[in-house]
Amino acid sequence: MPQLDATDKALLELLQNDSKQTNKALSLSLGLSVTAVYERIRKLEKSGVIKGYVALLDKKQVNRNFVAFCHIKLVQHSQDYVVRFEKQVANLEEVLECYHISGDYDYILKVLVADMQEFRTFMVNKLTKIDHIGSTHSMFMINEVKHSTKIPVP
Amino acid sequence: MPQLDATDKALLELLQNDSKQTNKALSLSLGLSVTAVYERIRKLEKSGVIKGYVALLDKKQVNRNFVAFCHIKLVQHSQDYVVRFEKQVANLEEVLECYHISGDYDYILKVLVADMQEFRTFMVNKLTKIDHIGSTHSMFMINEVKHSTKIPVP
DNA sequence: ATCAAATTTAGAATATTTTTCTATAATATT
DNA sequence: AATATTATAGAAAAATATTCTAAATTTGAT
Repeated sequence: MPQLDATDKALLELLQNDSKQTNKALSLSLGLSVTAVYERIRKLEKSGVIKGYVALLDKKQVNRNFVAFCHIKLVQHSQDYVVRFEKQVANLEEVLECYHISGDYDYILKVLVADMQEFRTFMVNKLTKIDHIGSTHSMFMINEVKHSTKIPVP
Repeated sequence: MPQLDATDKALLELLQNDSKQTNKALSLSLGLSVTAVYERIRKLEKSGVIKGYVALLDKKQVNRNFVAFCHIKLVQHSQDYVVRFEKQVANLEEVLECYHISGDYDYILKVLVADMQEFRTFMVNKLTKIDHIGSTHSMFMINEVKHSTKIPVP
């Protein structure tokens, strides 16, 4: 694990806000030369601190504005069952996030589709076709208050 | 709302996977000229389909690997209370996502901190300091099965 | 504290990429 | 079918990323 100094942290914050800034712009923000910025970024990429760069889309504009949170309980919790379940869930493109969690349910999923009809189709044809699911409980997004990909760097 | 053809959709998928690809690389993938790719991207940016470009970090490497999901119920639901609550929550950097949802609770939050100690500090000093919170219920991530920012384009 | 090694930085040179420009081709409109 | 609009390609120009060299700074050991 690499040691991040204050400049690295500032740089990570800038790149998490906008990764399309030029190194010159970054160098001005940070008070460094272009090469210094370039080398720092390279290091952060190589060490895996920066996982990658992506474009973020507007859900509404691509007609995927229906968000559901599905809680799932498995019928059994043997290694095999868990591994198989997780693989199958990860393969569903509608499932953007899946976490194994503590509490009454085993998993929480964030599912993205166009509307309730599509969600129904997803449940019937995809999710509940997965083996070893005991029970599910879904909640639906009424409004998105905040959605950020920006991890605060300590 | 702009009409997206198959090429736009393919382009959006490519850019959601890796926004650092050059236009030449994209043009090869799509079988177009560099200029055609350039103009399409410009259009997608201007119309707001592409909201922006960001660097994605590795939670573990920046010591923010503790994820909590907090369900929150408000004591009242008047316009004023809701607006104030949402503003205050959105200002907390530990809260990466916040959704108003259907069901037993009003909101679900995704909170990112270093560890349980920090989570406790967050709850005591920040979250529960927010007005009008009735009750909360937290679940903790045991394992991240999937976490993608990629919206499937229909 | 002092020295040597390693790392970081800056500025210039080079390579690559983005952006603009012009002309042509495809698509839509009447 | 004729015209206007939009999309595309290729070349030229501008901007940017990357490499290189050398100087400066930091680090670690003595």
